[in-house]
Amino acid sequence: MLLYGVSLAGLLFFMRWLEFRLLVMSHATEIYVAAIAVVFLVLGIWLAKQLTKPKTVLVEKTVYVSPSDEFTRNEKVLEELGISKRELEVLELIALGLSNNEIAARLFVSLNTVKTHSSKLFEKLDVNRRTQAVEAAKRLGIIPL
Amino acid sequence: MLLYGVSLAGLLFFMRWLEFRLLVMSHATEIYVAAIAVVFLVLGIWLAKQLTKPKTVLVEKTVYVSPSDEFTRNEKVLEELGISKRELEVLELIALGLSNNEIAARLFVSLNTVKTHSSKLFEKLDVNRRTQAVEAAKRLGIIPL
DNA sequence: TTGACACTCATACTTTCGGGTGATTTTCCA
DNA sequence: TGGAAAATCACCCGAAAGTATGAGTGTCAA
Repeated sequence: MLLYGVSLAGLLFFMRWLEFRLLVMSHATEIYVAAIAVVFLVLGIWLAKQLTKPKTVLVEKTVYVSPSDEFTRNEKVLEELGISKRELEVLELIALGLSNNEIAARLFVSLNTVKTHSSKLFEKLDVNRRTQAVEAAKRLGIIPL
Repeated sequence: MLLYGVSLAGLLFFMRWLEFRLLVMSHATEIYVAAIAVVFLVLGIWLAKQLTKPKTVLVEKTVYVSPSDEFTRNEKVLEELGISKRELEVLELIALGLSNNEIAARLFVSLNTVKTHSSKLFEKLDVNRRTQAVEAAKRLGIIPL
């Protein structure tokens, strides 16, 4: 069975080859020219690849990394000083230059609450004024520079 | 003379052309094949040039803008906003978290003078509070981040 | 020399900030 | 489930900050 299949395949292949020979005989010139063309085409491509320097385009991209981009809050300091989430929020808004009233409006709390938070904040940061608080917080890595 | 030269050159060219015709006649096949070869060689080179993608190498040049870098004041903005020397001094001290009284003491002027300077400063920076002034100034490159 | 501008200072007033104290509610963890 | 911590709010008071207005001085350039 296997032998039969193989022999059949071989026969078929042989017949194809004969057919091919005939084709070559009758169109000898065309085949020849085509072969020449293909060979030199490939040669041309190869030559080009060999001779031309590798086309490397150096794109220099200047990336400015500002400290604010890669700011990671210093949680340790926050914990050490015992600064709560809400106090931190107030601190951030203070750093943005908002007044206590504006902060109160933004956080949906009363002015007195904001004052309480900021007071405790100043105490923990060991400062007396909001501007100093911002300074200290930036220095300690609590808020972005 | 000129005419003589031109005609001589023409004659020479004509003889050359005749010679070339003869060559073509006698070696027609070789010439044809060579032409094919040359054409496809060139085509191959051209193809290779067209098809090879430029190898782009992206070189990222990272520039860290750290606070330690020396600060260059944006004089242009200063001039545009019409901020005077004294006002700038006050602004810097405000940014340090000093109170108006402390600023007055440091600059050897009265509290009222400091208030006047800061008021004009706020007006020029289009802000209402010292904290906002610091924010704006840092953003505009008037004082170091 | 005159006008523009920066710097200085003052008075009066309003608003905001900060400290102090106390209280209630909410959240969360042991 | 009780209590500590956080968050909320209130009232008072003085200090600081900011606004408005006016004015005196010095400098510098047109």
